[in-house]
Amino acid sequence: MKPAARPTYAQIAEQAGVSEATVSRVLNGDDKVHPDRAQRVLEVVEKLGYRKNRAATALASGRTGLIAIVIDDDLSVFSDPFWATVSSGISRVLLENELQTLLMVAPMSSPDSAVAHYLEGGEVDGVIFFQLHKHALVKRLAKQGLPVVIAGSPNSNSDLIYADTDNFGGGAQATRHLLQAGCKNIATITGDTDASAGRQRLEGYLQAHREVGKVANKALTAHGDYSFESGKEQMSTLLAAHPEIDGLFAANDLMALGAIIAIEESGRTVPENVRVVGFDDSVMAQTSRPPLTTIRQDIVGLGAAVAELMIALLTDKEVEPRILPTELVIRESA
Amino acid sequence: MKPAARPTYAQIAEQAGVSEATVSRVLNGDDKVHPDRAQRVLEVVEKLGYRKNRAATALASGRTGLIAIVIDDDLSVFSDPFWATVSSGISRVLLENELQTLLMVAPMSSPDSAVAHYLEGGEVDGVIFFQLHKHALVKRLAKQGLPVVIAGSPNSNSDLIYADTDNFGGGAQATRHLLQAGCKNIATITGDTDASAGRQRLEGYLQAHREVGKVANKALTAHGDYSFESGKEQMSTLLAAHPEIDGLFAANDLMALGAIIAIEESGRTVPENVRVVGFDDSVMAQTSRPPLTTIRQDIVGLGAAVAELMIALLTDKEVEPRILPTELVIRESA
DNA sequence: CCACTTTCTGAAACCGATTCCACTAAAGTA
DNA sequence: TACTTTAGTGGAATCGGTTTCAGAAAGTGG
Repeated sequence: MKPAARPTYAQIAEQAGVSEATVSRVLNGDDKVHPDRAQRVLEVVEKLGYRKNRAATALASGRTGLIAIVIDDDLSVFSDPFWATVSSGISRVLLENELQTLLMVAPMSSPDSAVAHYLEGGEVDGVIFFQLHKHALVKRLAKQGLPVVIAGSPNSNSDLIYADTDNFGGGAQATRHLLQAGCKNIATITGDTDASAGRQRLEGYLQAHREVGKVANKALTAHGDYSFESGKEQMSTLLAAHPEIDGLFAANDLMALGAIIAIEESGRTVPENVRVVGFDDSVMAQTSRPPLTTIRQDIVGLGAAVAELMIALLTDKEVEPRILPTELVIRESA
Repeated sequence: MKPAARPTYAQIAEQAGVSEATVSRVLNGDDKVHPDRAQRVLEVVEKLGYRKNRAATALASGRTGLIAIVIDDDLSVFSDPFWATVSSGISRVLLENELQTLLMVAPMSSPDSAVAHYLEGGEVDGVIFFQLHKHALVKRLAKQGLPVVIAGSPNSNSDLIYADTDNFGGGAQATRHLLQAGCKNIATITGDTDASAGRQRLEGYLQAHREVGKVANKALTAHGDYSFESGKEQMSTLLAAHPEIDGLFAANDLMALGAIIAIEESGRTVPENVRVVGFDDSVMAQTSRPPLTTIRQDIVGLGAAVAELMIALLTDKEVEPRILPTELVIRESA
């Protein structure tokens, strides 16, 4: 009925016969409080169903219990479930650690946006960025001592903490599979090689060739932008110039699907004439025809890893970047 | 270099030669303050680049400036970009209104979960639920006077405020398109008809038949669960029992794609023998073969609408549920 | 010119925790 | 026994705004 005024330290202190200071000590686990009194306090807390007022805690301690996830508006939040899945993984782990997830979707064009002000205003205990490493803001925040974790890996060797899928390993895995299937002329369509994910997948492709004593033919590397269209276009160009192509590693599923269209339009079939491997294991990989052989990433796991890194940072633990393994999922396209 | 202690009311008050109370009045737009002094205060605020401390504001006013988005863990956050897109739309609009978005992804099985406690603890100014209307928690919160908005429409005619796509209209649009193309025996594969979206799409399908003086053959309605697999299975069953089928309205794209597989496996082709229309206009609709004719929803717009409803609730404005129009996107499958 | 509103203002209490600091009592040291 | 530590505690200040309330200043009416 009535909003049932929530209990405060005052009431707990009174009922337990101790001071508010002691209540605070007990509830924050910290200091040494006599076990008996601690016990008494905990009982009262339990009885009253007490829960701290977050705002008061934040004001007094300076810690807000909020972790921001910053997503650039331009990112493909709209078509690609990837980031959403990572976010849900993050949110779940943070929740288990009594931290709340603040979702900020905004254009990050200027380093002086409202979001930037907000983050610099000490309103959050930490910030998780998706992919945005080159951004000046990221470095500025990190330099200010605010815990920052990147989902995806940084371009340069900065000191930023990050978690990412093993893009290099995945690229190699995919390419090895094609090589083992007997492909002699394996092409690749890269994603944005300005970003590390794209570059690393390409590196993996090159590495797999090296492992078997070959050198990948540079002419068989085309650059896409992760879109369906770009996959289709690049593949059709590649095939025209190099009809001998018998395998393709595309840096994501969407481009792989586009490429398959191009391959079939050229009168060839998948996988008989050209074997195709994608990357991501998105829904489309399962629903396409033929179903796509691809590299699966543990996306929820990536989110969890990011959250764990953040928590470690907050508790001043030793922290090292984390790389998550990938898995080859064999379907019909290769 | 130094953390540059943020300015407080104390400093503003001093520099502007007024009291803190006056500063507060000016900054909250409320009371009547003499224009001259207000002007002075604003100048100082501007000069110092002052920004309110959120925790202090929350503690003193009881308003946190946080809106929670609660997503049930079970929901298909993982494969379907739908909810992510809605969230981003919400977040953007809230941000523009100086509200922050709290993302809570958690199993909502019990109405007494940690999340429930949190929401009832007065730590947020409002809650947005995705789809979860039947849940007791939703009603409890609403009854407690906490502003609640639903993304998606409620099952029963509760008083809950919501925004949703015009599922009924979309279903009718899709079916009309098939009828106009000359289909005589149009089947439909529904989604979860326990949820309103699924039911309404089915209603639309029936309505379109009525409009042209026909009655949809009940035997041509099959029930799926929005998954690719269910689309495939249901379609293959339908075709076996009713080879005369020449059109299909699937309640989402994924099932439509599954159905197409079944259709082709039965030796028929799309759209020559069976025309297929999906719902959602997801990425898959564009990349599938043949590209899928489908019903597009304005997902970002839905998010924005939800956010606007929340803001209206917070400002005690008149609020009515919002239904967003759909659009027929004609591709090759019908 | 005086009583009476209306408009503005600042002092101070308050929101609910955290934390510094002084202080007591018990324990350890010589 | 006298004296220094150490563990445990509570009082009170503090975080940075919001809001109540009493009263000063300015405006009205007669």
